[in-house]
Amino acid sequence: MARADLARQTCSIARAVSLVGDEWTFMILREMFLGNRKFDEFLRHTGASAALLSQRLKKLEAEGVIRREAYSERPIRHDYRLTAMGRELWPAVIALKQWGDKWLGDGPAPVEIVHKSCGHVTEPQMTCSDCGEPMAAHDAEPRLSEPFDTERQAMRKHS
Amino acid sequence: MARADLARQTCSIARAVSLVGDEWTFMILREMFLGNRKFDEFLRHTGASAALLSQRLKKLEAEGVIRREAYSERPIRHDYRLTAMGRELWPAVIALKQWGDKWLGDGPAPVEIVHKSCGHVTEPQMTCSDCGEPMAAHDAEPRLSEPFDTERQAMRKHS
DNA sequence: GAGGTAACTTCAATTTTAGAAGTCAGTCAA
DNA sequence: TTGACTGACTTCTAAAATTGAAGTTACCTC
Repeated sequence: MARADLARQTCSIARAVSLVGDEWTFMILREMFLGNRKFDEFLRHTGASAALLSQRLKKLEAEGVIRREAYSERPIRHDYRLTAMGRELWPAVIALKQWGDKWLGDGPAPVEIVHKSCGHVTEPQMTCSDCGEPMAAHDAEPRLSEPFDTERQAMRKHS
Repeated sequence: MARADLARQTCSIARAVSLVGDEWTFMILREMFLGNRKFDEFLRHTGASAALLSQRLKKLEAEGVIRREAYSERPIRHDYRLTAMGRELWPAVIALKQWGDKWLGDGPAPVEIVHKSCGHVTEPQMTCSDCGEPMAAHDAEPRLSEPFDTERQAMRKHS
């Protein structure tokens, strides 16, 4: 199966991943959440090549994750901003940051997050929307919907 | 900059992404969080080729995200399990699932999460570790540590 | 009018991936 | 006791994606 086919799967993780699940896209999102918007800022800070950056930005724009906007006429100049859809990737990016800080870091975290409304440095965590308790993998039981489960059962090597 | 160089950056997102930030790795993690452990299960359910799967599993094992274990002697058979490090990727995977369900889904979510300790179906959410309120991108202000900020300033196109 | 900047595009060389096929040790069924 | 099967891979080659450098366009400043 080609990478591109992930977008056609029922699974929402597969679809999400086919849009934003690659190295450079995460780097771009990181920059955007740090407040950067310009092509050259991405170029400098992510280390991606211009060709790659251009391609990824086009894809993200086409999918509605970011928006390309003129921030100056004469000379005409464009930058990129997150749409509502894009902004909601924040939890995914933060989750990776936390994980990286904990398991791959070799010193203090290079970036801290301040929760604006309460004013404190925070370590965002996943909590249950029902009881409010922090959640981890062992607290979670996935339940496949019947049609999805059937679809998965049907997947065979020689389909 | 080559993709592999991401692992050498100071940024913990870059490091995390260089380990797990690709399409197939997320698909493998999805399967593991669904409880699957065997090579052939991954093969069938993710749609990745055997060669790619083999390579990714080796990498994840080398980095300590998963562990390869014999579940049968005679015939000798191995499976793959998440380590503590791997299990803690759950928030990242769940964040992508939620995002996919919301923005890319075209029906009810194919997988629901039940919070074992409270027994309810839950939509895990990111909350502030200090005040406990749900957080989103606009509530967060990133603060770069001084050395990291300096390092970033120094990044130039023709370095 | 020389040089600079922002945002790209183009291109050849290299690297990675896909898909099919093959391997190998051991098991099971007749 | 042979032949089919299973699980967990590896090998191979064509096709696709990426890198790094250089070039482009439109404007602006000195």
